[in-house]
Amino acid sequence: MAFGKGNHLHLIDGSAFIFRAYHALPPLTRKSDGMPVGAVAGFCNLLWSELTATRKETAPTHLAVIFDAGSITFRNAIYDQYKANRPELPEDLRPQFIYTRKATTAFNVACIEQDGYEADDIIATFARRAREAGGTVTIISSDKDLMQLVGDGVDMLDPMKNKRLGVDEVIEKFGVKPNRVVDVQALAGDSVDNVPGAPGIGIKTAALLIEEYGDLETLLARAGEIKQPKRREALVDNAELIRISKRLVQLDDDMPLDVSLDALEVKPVEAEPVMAFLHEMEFTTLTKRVSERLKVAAPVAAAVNVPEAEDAPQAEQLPFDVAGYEKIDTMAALDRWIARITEVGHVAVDTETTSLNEMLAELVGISLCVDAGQAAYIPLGHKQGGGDLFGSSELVAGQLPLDDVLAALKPVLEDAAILKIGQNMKYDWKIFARYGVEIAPLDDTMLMSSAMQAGLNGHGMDALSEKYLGHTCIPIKSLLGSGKAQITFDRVGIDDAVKYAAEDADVTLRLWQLFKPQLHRARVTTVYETLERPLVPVLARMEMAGVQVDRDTLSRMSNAFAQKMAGLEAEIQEVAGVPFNVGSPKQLGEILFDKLALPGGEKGKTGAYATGADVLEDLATEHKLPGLVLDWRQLSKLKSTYTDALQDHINPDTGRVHTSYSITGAVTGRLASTDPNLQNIPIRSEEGRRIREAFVAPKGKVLVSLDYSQIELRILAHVAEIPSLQQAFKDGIDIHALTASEMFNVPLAEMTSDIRRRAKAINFGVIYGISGFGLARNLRIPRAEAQGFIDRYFERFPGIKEYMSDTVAFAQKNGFVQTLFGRKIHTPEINAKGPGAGFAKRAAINAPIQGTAADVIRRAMIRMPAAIADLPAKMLLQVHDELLFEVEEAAVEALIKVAKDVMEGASHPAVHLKVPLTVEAGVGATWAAAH
DNA sequence: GCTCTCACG
DNA sequence: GACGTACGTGAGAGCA
Repeated sequence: MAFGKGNHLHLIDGSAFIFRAYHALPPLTRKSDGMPVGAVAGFCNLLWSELTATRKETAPTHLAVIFDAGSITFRNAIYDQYKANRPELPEDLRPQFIYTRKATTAFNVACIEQDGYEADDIIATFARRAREAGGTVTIISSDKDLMQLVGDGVDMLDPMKNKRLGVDEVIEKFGVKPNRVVDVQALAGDSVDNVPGAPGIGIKTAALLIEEYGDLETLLARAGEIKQPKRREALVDNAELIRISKRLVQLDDDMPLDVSLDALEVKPVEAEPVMAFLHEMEFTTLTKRVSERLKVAAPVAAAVNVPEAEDAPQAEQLPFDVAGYEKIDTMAALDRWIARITEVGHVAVDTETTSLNEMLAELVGISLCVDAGQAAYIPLGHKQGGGDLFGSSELVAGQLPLDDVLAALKPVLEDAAILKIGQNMKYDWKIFARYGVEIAPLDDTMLMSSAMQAGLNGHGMDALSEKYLGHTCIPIKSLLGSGKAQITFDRVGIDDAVKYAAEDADVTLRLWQLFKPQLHRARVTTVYETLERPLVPVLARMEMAGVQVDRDTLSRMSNAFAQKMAGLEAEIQEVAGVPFNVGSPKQLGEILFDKLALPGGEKGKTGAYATGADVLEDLATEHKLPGLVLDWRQLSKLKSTYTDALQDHINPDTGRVHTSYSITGAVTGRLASTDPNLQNIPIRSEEGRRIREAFVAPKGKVLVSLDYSQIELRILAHVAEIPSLQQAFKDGIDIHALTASEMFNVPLAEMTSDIRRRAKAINFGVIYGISGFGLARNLRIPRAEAQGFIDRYFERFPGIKEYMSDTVAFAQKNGFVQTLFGRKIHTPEINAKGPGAGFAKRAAINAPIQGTAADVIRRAMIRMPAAIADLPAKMLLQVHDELLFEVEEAAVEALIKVAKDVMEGASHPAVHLKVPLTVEAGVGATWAAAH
């Protein structure tokens, strides 16, 4: 029988059900594998109570659950900022969406969604059709956006309050009848959905205006008549925006929808599928309830297999066997592999090259793995030699031509439908990029491990293989040897190379299979997907860009340092009375404390005297020698580490210095820079700072440095909830002076630099997990005095102490701490006895602050390439709270504006800090000048 | 390969 | 009551 008069249609707003269920319930997980199921459970309960509700007068004859298919709809084409403010989905919610669909089907209810349209549009369309056919409609939702549909046979039902919403309730809410609701919404806008509306006009005013003028178009046409100047301007100036807003809130009740009303007829719940689903979800209570109602036996709960440790389960292992490894030396074999990769949709990839330096390395071979235990190696650049000192430049016969293989693999490596899996993918990404291939999309087992296990273990492949697969990888040294006799991979015999390289791909694939489901369980999917993985191409491009370093400047400095050092050395020998190696702390200690018998010599664990800068500074008042050594040391450091070593890092092809950033180098989430380290180029001393003059921009370009001001202290003010510090940051007040003023009761106007310096030391101390001893040493004051400062600080800012003890307690309970963005840093030593616990406590206090700052700049970096794509500018370096750009002179201002916005807004929309983040800009021909 | 020292945030 | 402490890194030089 066709839908018509006497029929009653119930439309359930599925997405609203899900969110409601998610927020109403604790984060339940499925016992057997830890999959989050809280929202699914709540959804099923809501759905079940709808199905069994006893509202006789409105019992449905037809029923459907309507879902949102995705986040992009036709409204995004009308207004690209639509719903742009939406916070990111909780990571344990997204994977549950699919199960809410399955649940709906299992309960034998029609499950409807359509790409490009919101659930609300589908509801509007069904409602209109049902009315036209002569039936009535109840929308199960309390969403105000659906209220425009109410009236004339359509009503709403708030499922939580079990309250009917009719025309009267809509008028109560919007001040107008349902048919004018969209006009009011268009004027008032909606901050949640980011519908602009008219500024300064809310629902009340909007309703008043619509009441007076009848409808929106009339109102806009006669806006000039409005007496209140502000309202008049708001409407006149924003007429177009208001019209756009109306198109955003107006539901489409005539969208293409090829499901007939008849298909929605209520069907009895069938026991078998629903019991199977509930059993699969392991919902014991609901299973029981449903089985009782349907008068069927509940399935017996199978013994669930709970893994031992949430974070480190052991996978069932297939043995490693070289018999499963294949050499690819024909195009036919390669084509077979490509077919298999395309069929499965993912592949583990690894490259073998001649060097660890990606900018110099040449491709020697590629390994692939699709199914655990079966991997292949494509030798491409193996050469004769080994025994021969020089080897031969001739390729070993039987290898496929590099160009042919790359041409065949490029479509696979760049195919959006094929996931490329690697261990430390940034390396392989750069290698392939140099051969014209840009890998995407990708997964990286090293980054997965880091997201889950930061602070617990390393993330190198050999360590991961041992830990998770119980398999010891073939050591690379067994192929290359070590020391002087070390060879490069292109000199390794192909048979050995196959075993080694194929194993790498095999291990990587197995790790990926193991890690993928664990990410969810450890609640770090969002961290991995938004803070780790997207960094790979961003950093790869920065590293490949490099920074121009002027060799002559460095070389001149080296010479000057060498001369000065020679002079100092002679003077030191003379003062010491004996010749000795100034660079040897051991010899220096013996001279200072034995020969010259200076006071305070302390021997460390190894029995050597400590001769660090702090010790020598204290001794400088006693004798001439320590001061001279300090001067010599400074020059020696500058020369060896910077002016000499940097020259060796200038790439002969590009003339630039290409560092390598380690994404997993620091447990807190900071990057680390190696080969060379460009994150510790001198700046604090005047002499050292000049080294930055060697970092230059090419002709016609300049360097722009953008750095976050006091980012860690701002984050501290936010997380520890210190209102006075938050306000100070909002007002742009000197934060150290303010701290000093609060602590020592000195008015800001009378602040001295010494008092401010002490407050600054305390502020930093807090970030590091302050101790009386540490502060005393830093400020060179008695320990009791330092402790007094700290006590007073905690008195003035009680939130800080609370933050510190809460953080330590959290770490002790959970074994990790978290950043505001959810990054986990494990603290395995936190419950240890002895001094280790002290270290762990301070690290636990520091990690959320340092880590959150690291997350913020990561987010900025990830968004930066798209933001500056139209500018002649490149992001070159990151130094923890600073980004360095190279930009054409004409575009400096444009770059600063865009990049500054990205950096200052980097926490949004995931986190809304209670303090502003501010970024300071510097421009110059050299890095020194850009500061 | 380990230790010390020192450069940075 | 002593222990030993500011947090996070990487690199060069000396020394065994």
